Amino acid sequence: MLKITKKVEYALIAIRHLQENQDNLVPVSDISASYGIPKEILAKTLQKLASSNIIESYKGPAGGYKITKKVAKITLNDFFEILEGPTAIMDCYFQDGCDHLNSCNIRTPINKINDSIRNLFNNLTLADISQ
Amino acid sequence: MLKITKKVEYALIAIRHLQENQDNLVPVSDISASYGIPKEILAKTLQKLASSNIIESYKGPAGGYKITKKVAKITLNDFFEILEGPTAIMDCYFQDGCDHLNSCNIRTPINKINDSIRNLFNNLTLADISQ
DNA sequence: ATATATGCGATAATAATTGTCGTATATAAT
DNA sequence: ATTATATACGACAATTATTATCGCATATAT
Repeated sequence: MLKITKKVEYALIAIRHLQENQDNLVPVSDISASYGIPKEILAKTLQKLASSNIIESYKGPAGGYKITKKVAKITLNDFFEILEGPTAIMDCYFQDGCDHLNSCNIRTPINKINDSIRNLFNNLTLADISQ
Repeated sequence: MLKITKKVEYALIAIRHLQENQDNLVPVSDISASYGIPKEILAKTLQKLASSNIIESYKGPAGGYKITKKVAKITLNDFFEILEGPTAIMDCYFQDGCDHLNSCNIRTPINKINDSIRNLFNNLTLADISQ
């Protein structure tokens, strides 16, 4: 439990790679080959990051991805939520419709813990991944 | 991602219930009925907590579980690790044998983040669940 | 034109989680 | 002694989430 997904892992590796190659356009195939990441899944992940303007994409030969200037200011929480939706150790933090809600006796402490985790991720940026 | 499991959720609910009923022996069926938790899965979870001396078990009619005095001093991290093994957002924090290790470019920052999460859970105890 | 690259949806394969079943053992009460 | 109630424990089934693959479309540099 409490694991990050491969999708996020791959995305973090890619972000760091792009940060180290800011002067070049890097195609997906370069990154997937360098780190042994399945190409298609990485491609789709980077597409999502591009549509969120965290990276820029250029099509065609000699195309690829590059990071945007704002990338260093993106918090890990924002990054995670772009790829995986709301950060929550239990779904009831965001979602309603839990059958047990009326009898649930741990909602308040769970929410506090969740606040702490979100706070942790809100105080780290993608720049911290490159250190 | 970053979810706690139902097993842990059920265990936390049970611990809080037992804390609120410290004077009685509470059978599994009481807890499972009160919160709509499948009995067998809760039973096995409480057995694990009993074998770790976090709660005490008494067999036979009028038997059941009660918390031990040390329960308030058990950290959430210990609790999680009893039920789910090592707390780590990526397996490579504890395990070796990652194919990508030689080329991995995010190991250091991931480990720092993991330290932070473990630190968070090491500074909360089961007593904090009852507040 | 062609080769190379991203964009996107559908679906398959795998793994992890969650839940169920059966049986054994202990013990209080009758 | 017998019965009813409770924990102990292993094997297995069902469900869900994650991970990976496939096919086709679009853009563009050469």
